[in-house]
Amino acid sequence: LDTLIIPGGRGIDAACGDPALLAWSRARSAPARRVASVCSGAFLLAALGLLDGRRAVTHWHRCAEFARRFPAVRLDPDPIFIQDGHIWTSAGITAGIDLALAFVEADLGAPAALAVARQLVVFLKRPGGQAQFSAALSLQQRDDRFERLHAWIAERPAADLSVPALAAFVGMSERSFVRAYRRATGSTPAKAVERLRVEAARRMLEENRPVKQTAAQCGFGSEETMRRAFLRLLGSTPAAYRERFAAA
DNA sequence: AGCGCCTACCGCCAGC
DNA sequence: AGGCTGGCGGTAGGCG
Repeated sequence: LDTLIIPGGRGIDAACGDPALLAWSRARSAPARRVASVCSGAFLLAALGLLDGRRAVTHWHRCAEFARRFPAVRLDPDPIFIQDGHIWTSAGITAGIDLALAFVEADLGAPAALAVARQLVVFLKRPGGQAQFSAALSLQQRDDRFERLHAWIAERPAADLSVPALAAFVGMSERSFVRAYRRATGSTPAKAVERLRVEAARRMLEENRPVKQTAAQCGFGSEETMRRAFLRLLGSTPAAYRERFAAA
């Protein structure tokens, strides 16, 4: 077995109390080159004792409970994912994508990971994320000049994120900003803003929030505008995306 | 279902 | 010269 991945979700608590499943997981994890969890899947790894003394992360919603139940684990609630030796843990569901990209990078190299990230229309290094998994991304952005800008955008997707506004934020003229941004990221400002807005909207829809509210809070002028952006980037409508990925 | 208008993008060029 | 900057305007494409 190469990589054992424990997913999280509703059944995780039952799984942690299932002796047969625990035994199976323990047996499978022993020879694995890599053991990983997504979201609350970290609870099962912790129940097996695999995380004792290691740094780990889980879904923010259950961090407090996790810390109480597993004091031997060095829980860090902040990062998108953490690697400690051959054990990897990741935060909420979409962090699993970041985790998978990290596997691709570890096995096949940064260029391959970047290519996959582009194909999936996600940032290889998620803006605002922790610095520790930056290895991959020295490629996506040769300089960290626009990192603060990305964090700023991600935090307020509903704000005025026009090119003049972005240029003002970084203190450059529009023309120079567009040119520098393109050189540094390979994307254009408006396209990047759209991607970040779609990413924010995806997270909200995964939490089962209404489409209308999501559109408004993520900076889309109307539901129709968000719908078009989703079709462009994801090939799916917001309602369909929510239907497929929202928690029950 | 279609379209007018606005914005983003980028080539061009003049200045530093 | 050679590079970088930033204003201007044409075009394409997306928003409403």
